[in-house]
Formats: sequence, structure tokens, C-alpha cells
Amino acid sequence: MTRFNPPAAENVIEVIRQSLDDLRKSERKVAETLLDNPQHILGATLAETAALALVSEPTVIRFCAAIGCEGFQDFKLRLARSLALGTLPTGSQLESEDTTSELIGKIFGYTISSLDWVRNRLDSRQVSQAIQILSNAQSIEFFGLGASGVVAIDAQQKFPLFGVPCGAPTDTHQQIMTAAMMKPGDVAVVISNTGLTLAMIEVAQTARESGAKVIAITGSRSPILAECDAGIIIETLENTNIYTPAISRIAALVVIDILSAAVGLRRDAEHGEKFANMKRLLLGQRRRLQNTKKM
Amino acid sequence: MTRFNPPAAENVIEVIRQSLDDLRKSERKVAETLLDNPQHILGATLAETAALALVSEPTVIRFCAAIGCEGFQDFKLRLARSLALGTLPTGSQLESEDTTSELIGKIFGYTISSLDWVRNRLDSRQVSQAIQILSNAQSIEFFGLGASGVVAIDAQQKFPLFGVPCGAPTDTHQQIMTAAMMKPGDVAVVISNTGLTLAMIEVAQTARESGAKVIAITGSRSPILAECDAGIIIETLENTNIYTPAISRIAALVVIDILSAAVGLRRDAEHGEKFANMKRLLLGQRRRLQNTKKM
DNA sequence: ATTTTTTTGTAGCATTACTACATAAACAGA
DNA sequence: TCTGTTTATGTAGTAATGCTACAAAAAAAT
Repeated sequence: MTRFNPPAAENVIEVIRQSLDDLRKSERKVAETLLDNPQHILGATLAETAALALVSEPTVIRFCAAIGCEGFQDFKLRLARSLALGTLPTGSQLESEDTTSELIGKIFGYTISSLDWVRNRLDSRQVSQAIQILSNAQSIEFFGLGASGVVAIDAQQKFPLFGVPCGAPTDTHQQIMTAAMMKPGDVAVVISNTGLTLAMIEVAQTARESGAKVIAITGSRSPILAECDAGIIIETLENTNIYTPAISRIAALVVIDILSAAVGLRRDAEHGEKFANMKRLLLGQRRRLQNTKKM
Repeated sequence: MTRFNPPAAENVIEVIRQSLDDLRKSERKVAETLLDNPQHILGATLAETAALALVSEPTVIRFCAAIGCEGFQDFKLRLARSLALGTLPTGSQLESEDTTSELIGKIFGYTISSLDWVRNRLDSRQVSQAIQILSNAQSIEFFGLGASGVVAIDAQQKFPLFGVPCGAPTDTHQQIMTAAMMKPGDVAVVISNTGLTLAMIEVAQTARESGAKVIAITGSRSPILAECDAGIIIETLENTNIYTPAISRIAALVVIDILSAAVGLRRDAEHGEKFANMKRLLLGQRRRLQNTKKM
């Protein structure tokens, strides 16, 4: 029996941060000592934790219950999980004194924890809807600018493998032209992290007026969704730090992987062999080229 | 005191898989029941685990010691960590009966665990060397084809932010021409997952003959490294399953993030404000466009 | 100010992980 | 094949851990 709404989410540390206000005074002491050095608590016993937080052992247990854990052991397990995936705002600040190893650790850690964050927030219904539309597409056009343009190109490379002709025009003129030439049965996938870029909104409108279905992949509940038949929102916690790597494009690529895999699985019966064949051809070409070089 | 070389690596599950042969008979029983259903062991107690594996409790403890853990509790903590990051070959097989949620879970899980895998295998010295070369570059050209071409374009978008002029020609003719026109002080970054593609090897050779420094980003200890001044090897465990998302390109993007961040940090003193300014300009444009639309 | 409710701590209990020792199995040399 | 030695596994016991019932203290309400 938990007092307030038992968060019971994936990442314990984030749950603790959120429910810090709902905790009792001594429980908050536990929360604070914990957030102060989670790694240390992970190696500590119940008694040690209680001593560290200057509270009694049962208080620690009540704290665990309050944040939705079964007990102290269960809590530690969840904590281990959280620390493995990393916690977003901590330790991701890059500093010019960082060694290369530290940099590698931080950026990989930040990327991994961000992907975990996105995973927990991705709406499977939105994705299903997009899959539905894409599965029935006669041809697909991917639109994006800047980093989103890179995602569009990537998508354009993956989808043809499953028998769907694709395009990914990169400049705004080509994009509008392509959008205007689309026809019923076609699908336009408009990628815009901000969802505010006017050029992309226009592309969405134009494609729709041409009779195509329009899917948006965007970073928030943004205006572009109004112009679309389906929208996938990829919520990322973009750090304001200048050197913070742009996670949004990586998350978008993973979503592209999901979409292409799903569409591929649906079309598997028809095109599965075709794809296997293509992979063989590609491999063959590499081998041939390599041999050519050796001569 | 451990019997054989104590693996003591990051991912316990992989350690267990590797040291399966070095284990005693009953210890292997523990290992097998564990690999069979790790999630279940995570919630089990020592006695339960022993019963499940049909061995005695001390055997389980000895098993923990054998794989480099302090004890059963320590082992469970590490197991929790491993399960959070995911284990590669298990559960990543996509099936056509999968629901969308399952697909999302599997592909995100696979991506995350693959990134963890890459992180643990990335050689920081190789990365340092690349950073060193890139920091002194007058201009940088990124070369890649297919999925690696996408990475090249992405890199070409990031590096100019730190004051380095960049290019990323996409077709083989442009690439060779660009490589031939490079000069001392320039840096060529050749991206090829296989490291076998002849066109890329030629680009590397050409760029080098032109006097440019050449950095390779590749998936294995491949022939292309012979033509380069520095090489970053991104070891991925590419699943042979057709629908397995290509992790290599995502890992490469993270490496690009690391390189650009590192180079950026080095050039920070000079160009930090310039970059902040550019970000403001970009934001301003979006706002303006948005207002235009509202009118 | 007193009662009621909420919050925190104390003491004890059941389980748990772990260790010393003993037994069983495997191996080696004759 | 048998015997002595080494290695592997299990039994029994112990210290400590996590947890619970209860009581005291603090806070809130009447």
C-alpha cells in the first residue's frame, strides 16, 4: 500500500527526483543522500544506508516502499539498472580537461541513457499507425533538413530493401516539387525535430494536397502534426550544453529501424528472398573488387 | 582467489558465456539455468537459485566467485546491470508475430546493448590520435558510401560548427576528385564499415598521395587501415538476421559525436562564441519563419 | 490543552548469504 | 584394479541482513 501515486517507472533515480516533494522529512534525507552518491549506496547494506542518512533502518525501507519498490533488495536491483543505463543530467557535462576515455564514457553513457528515455516515452500506437500506413505505401518520400535530412537519407536507403521505392530530396526546392508530384497511395514522411521549420510544414501540406498520406517524425507535440495523418513524437531531453551531442537524430534513426523492420516483416513473405538475394549481390561485388585490387 | 583468469568485465552475462568451459560441472549447471532465464534468477534468492539448478547453495556461491563476483549479492547487482543494458544474441530476434511494443523494446534494447558493447571495445588511444590529427586540420573531407555515406554527411554538418570547413562528397567520382585535390594540412576521414570497399581504399590512397592526413573509421582490423595515418575500429556484433538494424552506422555517429566534441572543446577558446552565435541565428530564423506563417 | 493522526524509532524475528568441515567423486601411479 | 591423492560437491552451522510488530515522539486537529 503506497501513499501517493506509486510511480513504479523504469528508472528509479528519475522516479526519486520526481517524487522528492511527496516524501516525508526523514525519507527525503534518504533520497538526498542517495542522489548525492548512488554508486555508494549500491554497495552499501541497509544498516549502512540508514547510518549514512542519519535515520533508522525502517525509514529506509519505508522510503523504498514509497517510491514503488518491494523492499530494500528490490530497490538496489532497480538502482543497479538505473545506474547501468545512466542518469541524464549527471556526469554528462563535458569539460575541456576530460581525457579521451572520459569523453568516450560520457558521450556513450549520455547516448545510451537518452535512448532509454526515448524508449520509455515512445507511443506504440503512434508507431503502429505509421507502420500501417507505410505497409500500404506504393512509394515513400522522406523529407528533412539538416540533421533530420541525414535521417531522411538513411531511411531512403533502408526501405527499398523491402520492395518499396523511395526518395529523399535534400534541398527545399526539390522537396516541394517532389511533394507536389505525389499521388494517392504514396506516403510522405516528414522529419523535423523542432516541428516548427516552415519549409517542412509546407512540404507536409503540399504532399497532403497531392493526395499522399503524411507521417511526421518530430521531437514534440508541434504544429506540424496538424498537417499529418500520423505522427511519431520522439521526446528527447536535449541538453542545452553546446557540445552535447544531438541525440535526436540517433533516436530518429532507431525509430527508422523500427519502422523499416516492421514494414519489412509484413512484406516478408513477398520480398524476403529478394532481399537475401540483394545482400548476396552486395557481398559479391565487394569480393570481386577486392580480388581486382589484389591483381 | 579465483581459479582461472578472473574475467571481471562489464557485462556478467557475456563473461559467463565466455568462461562456460572453464567452469566445474555443477557450476556449469548454475550457469546454464541462469542463461536460460536470467530475469528469473534476478528475483530469486540464493536458496531458490540452488534449488533451480539442482545444486547446493555453496556451489552457487563458488560459481559467483569463479566469474569474478564478490558474492551472490554482488553477482545479482551485476546481473541487474547486464540485463538493463541487454544481452546481445538473446531476445533480439524479430518475429513477424511481434506486437509493435515488442518491436520497439527489442530494437531499442538491441541498439542500447550494442552501443554498450562498442563502448567497451573502443580503443581510446586510436580516438586520441584521430582527435589530435583533426584538431590541427585546416579542412576536413568525409568520405563514405551507403550507410557510411550517411555518417559522412552527418559529420560534415557537425564539424563546421567548430570553425573547420568540411565537405562530404557522396558519389565516387566526386570523392576521387576531391581526394586528389587535397593538400598538406587537410584531413580525410574515410568511413567504411567493411573496410574492403575498393572505392574507399582508393580514396584513402589518393588523399594520402595528395599530402593529406587520412583517418579511417571502420568495423574491423581491415585492409583500409594500411592506407591511413590513424584508424578507429568500431567493433560491432552485427547479427546476421535480415531485419537486424544496422547498428554500425549508429555507433559511427556516436564516434563522430565524440570526435566533434573533442575537437570542439580544443577549439573552444577561439570559436566558442561563434558557435553560440550561430545557434542563436538558427533559432531566430525558425521564429521568424513561424511568425511569417501566422500572418 | 487534549485528542487524534501522522511520523519516526526500538526491539525482536525470520531469512539470507556465507563459511568450516566432511563426504563424495575424479584422477594418478603402481 | 586397487590405493593414495587431489579435486569437487554437499551438509550443517553462523553471523548478519532485511524486514515487521509495536511503541514513542512529533505534528495536526479539535
